Amino acid sequence: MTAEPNAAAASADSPAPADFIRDVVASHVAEQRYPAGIVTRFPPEPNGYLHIGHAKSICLNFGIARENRGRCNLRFDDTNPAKEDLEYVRSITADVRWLVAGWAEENLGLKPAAARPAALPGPGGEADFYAAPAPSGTPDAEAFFASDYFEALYAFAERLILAGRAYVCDLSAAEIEAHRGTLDQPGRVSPFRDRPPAENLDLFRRMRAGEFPDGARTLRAKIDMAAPNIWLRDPLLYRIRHVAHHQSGTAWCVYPLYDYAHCLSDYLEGVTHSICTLEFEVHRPLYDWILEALALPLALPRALPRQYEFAKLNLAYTIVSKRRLLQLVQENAVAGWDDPRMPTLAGIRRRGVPAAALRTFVTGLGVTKFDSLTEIAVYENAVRDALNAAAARRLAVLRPVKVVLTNVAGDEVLECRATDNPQDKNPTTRPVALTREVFIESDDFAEVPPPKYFRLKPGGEVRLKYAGIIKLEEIVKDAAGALVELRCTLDRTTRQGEPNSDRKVKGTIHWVSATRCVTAEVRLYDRLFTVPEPAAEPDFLKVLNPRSLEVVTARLEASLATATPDARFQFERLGYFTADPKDSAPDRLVFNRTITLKDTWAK
RNA sequence: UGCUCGAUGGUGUAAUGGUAGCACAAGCGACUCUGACUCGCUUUGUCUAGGUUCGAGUCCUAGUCGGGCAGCCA
Repeated sequence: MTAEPNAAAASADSPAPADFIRDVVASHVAEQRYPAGIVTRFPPEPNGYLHIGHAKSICLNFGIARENRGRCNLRFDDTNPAKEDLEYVRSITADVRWLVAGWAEENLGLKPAAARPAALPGPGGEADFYAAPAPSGTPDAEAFFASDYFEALYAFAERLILAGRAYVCDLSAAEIEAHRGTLDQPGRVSPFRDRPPAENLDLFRRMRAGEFPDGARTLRAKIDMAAPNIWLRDPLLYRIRHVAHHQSGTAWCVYPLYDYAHCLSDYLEGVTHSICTLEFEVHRPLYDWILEALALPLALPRALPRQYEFAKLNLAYTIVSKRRLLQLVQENAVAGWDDPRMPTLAGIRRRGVPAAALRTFVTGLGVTKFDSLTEIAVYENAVRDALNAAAARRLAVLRPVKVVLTNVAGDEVLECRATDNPQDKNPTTRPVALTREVFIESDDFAEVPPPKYFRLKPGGEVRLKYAGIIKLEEIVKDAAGALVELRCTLDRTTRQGEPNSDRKVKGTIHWVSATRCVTAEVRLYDRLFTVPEPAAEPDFLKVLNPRSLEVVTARLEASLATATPDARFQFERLGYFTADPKDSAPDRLVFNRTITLKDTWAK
């Protein structure tokens, strides 16, 4: 294959990958199959928060739009008001904008506020429709909604009835199930299957008018009750639901089902490539059937959308299922959808993971039809990699042990220069104060050290980073044998700028002045589950990690007192941390641990 | 027992009939004022059996194993 001529590979994210779907798009571009451009869509149902699995879909759909200078519509697939909620519309919108910001926001397809699809009369006077996107930069543009299309969808349904391709069925839910047959047994036709179109039309109009109770009748496609593909056995198109909708209010009491609404929503928006996950593979013939049965397009030459399926993300030690995530929230296993332990985009964001890290992670995975399980290490590597380059280094002690430098006076302040980020070409520095009393990490001291222990031990030396080398002279304990403090001497000739400053010692540890520091609550997060495949468990709530959250009171260098949630830090030798956007305040600092540093010694 | 999709190192993927490559993981080493980062080296792979071909991970046939599908959910 030759170079891609117009790929937007210039911008600084991960390079545009190749996969079987992008190959199809590329060939369509080459043959100019879609003169109006490439249009994809991301179609969440607002019945839960977006999670890391959705990130894969978002990056695929927006990535394809971006690489082809096309558009990816954000569309709420809101055809089941009973399960949906405005709060989810709000959170999903925010999450998509966050993931796409600075990367593909120009390809985000929105519609003008409150817009409905425009009616386009066909040659025979039939109504066709088109849902135009808002020009980029439209101030109050908003997401598309399938509920915007209820009127258009209804008009198409009447056409289907008139064409003898759909009928009103009076069978109950149980009867329909009984008539459907099984995987290896054909179904039986409904006694209402051959109702004349005029009667169907009358009944369907009365369904809409609210004359019948929930479940009394349905509109069904007339396809083939003996089809080996169950989704072709006269699938339901409309059901009666006397329930208010978060967008359309009480205007409707008949609501379209997914298979009917989705393909037509794609069509109305001019979507060219409708990309979904593997479980919809068997629905594709129905997707195509509906578009074909309506003989679309009626007005304006328009290429029909086509559906393509890929394998969704499965990540080890995590749950990627809105239903199960909702369960975690409802049963208070976590502190909400945006709990930093949750694999939701809101939780991941709050935990401190940059959007770019998520994007590199999911695009690096590739797109296939193979049902795989991705190791968590791949995700963690992407997070560390992004943070290593971006995060300012700071000194912080999570579990403090007091050290007294016996040869430093009580009122003495030795200023040290600490490097903000050694990864920078021209790293900046900041002052940190060394005083007589400091805290070190309890892990960095061992009275009885294991083999190859490089940290502080009886009679041993260690470097306090940026400050100088200290030697442990005395271990002070209380009457009960508990450690009170470590008494050390500072070798002043090893301070920065002093002649022995590059003297080698095996260990360098972090520290914080006991008198010039701030106290903070630090939340140490670990994986939420103890097994690689919690979803495969009979009860996934039984394999929750009891130690997924540990809260410590830490001491931080004074400069962290003004940290805001948009800043990412590396607490040296510990990991990456960020101020919690909900709970941290100047007078009560709260930090989240995004991820630890890799620790090859711990093994 | 129906239909449908899939199978490449430990994991995720690339190779579009022509040298099985990349990333992560793992192991060893170097460097180190972060046991991090970085760098070097190493281990490990085309599900099976036939066939087509000068040549097969790729094409064909059969098998094996795995996923998905029987909501008035999406």
